[in-house]
Amino acid sequence: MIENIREPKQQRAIEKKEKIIEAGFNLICKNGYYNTNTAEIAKEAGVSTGIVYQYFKDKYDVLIEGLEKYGDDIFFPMLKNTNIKFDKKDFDKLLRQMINHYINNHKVSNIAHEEIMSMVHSDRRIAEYYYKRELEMTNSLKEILLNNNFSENELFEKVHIMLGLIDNLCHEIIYHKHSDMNYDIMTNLVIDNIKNLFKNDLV
Amino acid sequence: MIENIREPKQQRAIEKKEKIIEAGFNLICKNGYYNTNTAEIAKEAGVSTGIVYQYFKDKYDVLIEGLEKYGDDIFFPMLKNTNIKFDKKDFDKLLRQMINHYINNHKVSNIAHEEIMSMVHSDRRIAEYYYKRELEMTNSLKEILLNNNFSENELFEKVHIMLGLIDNLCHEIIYHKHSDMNYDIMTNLVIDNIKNLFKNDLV
Amino acid sequence: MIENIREPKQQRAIEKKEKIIEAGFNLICKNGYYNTNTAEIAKEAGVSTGIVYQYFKDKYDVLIEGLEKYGDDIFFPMLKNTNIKFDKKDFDKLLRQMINHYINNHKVSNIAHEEIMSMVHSDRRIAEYYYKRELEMTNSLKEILLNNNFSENELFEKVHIMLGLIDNLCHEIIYHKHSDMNYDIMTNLVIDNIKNLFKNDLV
Amino acid sequence: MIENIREPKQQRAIEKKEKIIEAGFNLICKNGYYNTNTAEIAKEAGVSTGIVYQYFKDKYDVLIEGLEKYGDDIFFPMLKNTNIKFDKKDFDKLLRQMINHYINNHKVSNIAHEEIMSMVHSDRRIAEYYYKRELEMTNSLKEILLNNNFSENELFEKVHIMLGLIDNLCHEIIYHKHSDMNYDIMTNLVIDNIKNLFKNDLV
DNA sequence: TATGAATGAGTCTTCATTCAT
DNA sequence: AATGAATGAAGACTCATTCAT
Repeated sequence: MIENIREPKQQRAIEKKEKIIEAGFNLICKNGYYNTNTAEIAKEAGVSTGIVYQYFKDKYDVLIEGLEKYGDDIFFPMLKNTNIKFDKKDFDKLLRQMINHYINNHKVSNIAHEEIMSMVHSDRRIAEYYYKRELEMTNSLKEILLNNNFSENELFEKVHIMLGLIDNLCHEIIYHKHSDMNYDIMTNLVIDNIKNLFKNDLV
Repeated sequence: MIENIREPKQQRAIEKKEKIIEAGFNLICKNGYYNTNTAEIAKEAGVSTGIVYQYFKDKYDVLIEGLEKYGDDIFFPMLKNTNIKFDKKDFDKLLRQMINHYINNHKVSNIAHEEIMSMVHSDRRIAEYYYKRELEMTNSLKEILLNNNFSENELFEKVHIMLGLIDNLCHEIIYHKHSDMNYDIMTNLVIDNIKNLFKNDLV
Repeated sequence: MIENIREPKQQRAIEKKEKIIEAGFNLICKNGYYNTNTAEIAKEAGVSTGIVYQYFKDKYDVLIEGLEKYGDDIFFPMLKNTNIKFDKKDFDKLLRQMINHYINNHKVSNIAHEEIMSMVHSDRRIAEYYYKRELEMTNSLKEILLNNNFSENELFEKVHIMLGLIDNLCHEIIYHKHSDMNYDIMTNLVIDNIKNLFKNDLV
Repeated sequence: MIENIREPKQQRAIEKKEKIIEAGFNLICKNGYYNTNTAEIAKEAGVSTGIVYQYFKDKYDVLIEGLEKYGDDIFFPMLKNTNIKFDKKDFDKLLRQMINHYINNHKVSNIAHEEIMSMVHSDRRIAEYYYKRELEMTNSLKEILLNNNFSENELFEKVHIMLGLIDNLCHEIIYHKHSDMNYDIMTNLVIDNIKNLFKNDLV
């Protein structure tokens, strides 16, 4: 068997590959991996079905590349631009920034998260990707906090809880699941709670 | 056309149906809905493929009935036995009970949660089931707290955050994702955080 | 293999067998052989599926026995009571009697005829039955006409055409295919035509 | 969901589609719709099973398209080329032409007629097709006769009887059911009979 | 006799992947 | 590089028939 997956060199070809990734990942996130077929992906990307197999080993590969390209936006939107110093009395503000960043960067439809998460369990490569990134983010946050004189004590656990709280809040806001939920109140409660987590650091 | 979904009357038949639900739901939760075929379900249940279609309309129906039977254990294990009065100074204890209950009742494999969650988005019936139960639990918890003189103020939001914290914690404990996580510390932090949420009620 | 098709002796058993034949043949004629399953037949007959296979070798056998029991009513309703002498000037009347007899004896739904006819080609036993009966009727009619001094000359052909004309007419009347067809006119035309066929015999 | 019924553009593809229709319709007519499976159709057409479903929605669609393509030859072979003027003394000749045309155009096996007719009852689309065409032919014949100064009086009924006579005759000739039938005699009798129907018009 | 639960071969249909052009 | 026609393995589901009770 010849390895005939081409890495496109020309600009037009590169764009074509991008198109396939984008179309494929969007469709998969919207409708699920098994409810998306390659014909649809090709059509949505404006290419022929055959070409998909010149840029990708198989359908699964489209998903993986999509995940690598867009995954951060779905799972770890607060990962970016966190290399910051902040005044402890602005911790509040930082949290609000992270939350807004998370919400604003949710590019892909609301199925994406669980759709991919469900694959984390059945699929080694996706699991690897996911846990690697999750750890990256946890560490990245730990780093920031350490750099700002937070105590290392129980920090891993605290960061994990903090991320869970933010994740939960943002999902609630993004997906509008409960009509009688007041998001301002919830946001304030979450921020207060995170501050409680780090009450020893914030004096 | 004959209505050929039989509701089994005899004991042996009932057991057979249970077997199919159990086998089917387990396989689906372990490997995913689309990676489980009816032949496997039948084999695992120790029956022929045909019989599956005498007790269930289709493969999807096996999932739904499995969800109805085992769903609470996966999603809402703390829902049961919550009709309790407690002393406010025992709130702590109550929370620990809920957490233990959650963890102990996780009967099905660890893929179940996300696998099903991924379907919540693409599938109306599963979504209905999920949101109905989620709301039930939130209300059930609100009720308990109100009965124990907690304030109605921002209660919906607080309960939601609280459930998110517990959910997150339990998943962490159940699935052992992070080897260097100290679960006792994390549990304590979560409980402290929940108490912070209700600090006005607990005086 | 033991030949275990039972010929029922007891009255209740005989009635049960009749019920199955009737139910089966009705359903098959109404919906077609392949759109009728044994479960439906059993249900319609008010028996269990298992019992069908004690009285019949297979589903096909139900059809055959139904055909033998009811086939004449569908295909050759004028076959009965034709052992008559008639005055040639009453030929007209005889024809009208045959036509009425045909129409009145059409017990089974209007799919029966073609449904069975379509099987005549693919199925030896049904074909045998059909052609045997058709010949019987043709000969029976020939006999009657010969007994009433019709000439043997071209008689076979004439009888065949005559039967075709009656068949066509009766189908038209029974199935109401064409709303703007005047059946009295058509009947008169057909009778006139048959008389034309035998104009030499009727002087 | 992608609309995946392709209307083939390329010559080769068109031929392939024709092949499938032909193979499918032949097999269905020979063995019956329910005794013909898609694998057989594909094999007979020299293609894979998959391709069938790129050109046809389902197995039934193959039948419908076959019917539309070959149906006229089976049911209404005299429909073609009837736009003629004739001398009343050549009515005889016209009838013989129609009969010959009918017989010569019977392309498909002798099961076709009843096989399809049996579906007319259970299937709306096929029934629609059949009755539409039957009416077309009746009207077409009426038109011809009116154009040749036949009286409108009882014309619909007469044409119907006439077509029945021809249909009956041709079936007899085509399918050789009765070995001792003299077809020349029968043909002459039928023609004489039709002329009797229109005796007032032919003076 | 009678029941109806159980079997499993058979069928339609889909779709990831390959291939001729 | 690109197309889209073609492949064929795999899966959901049906149903005639058998079997345990």
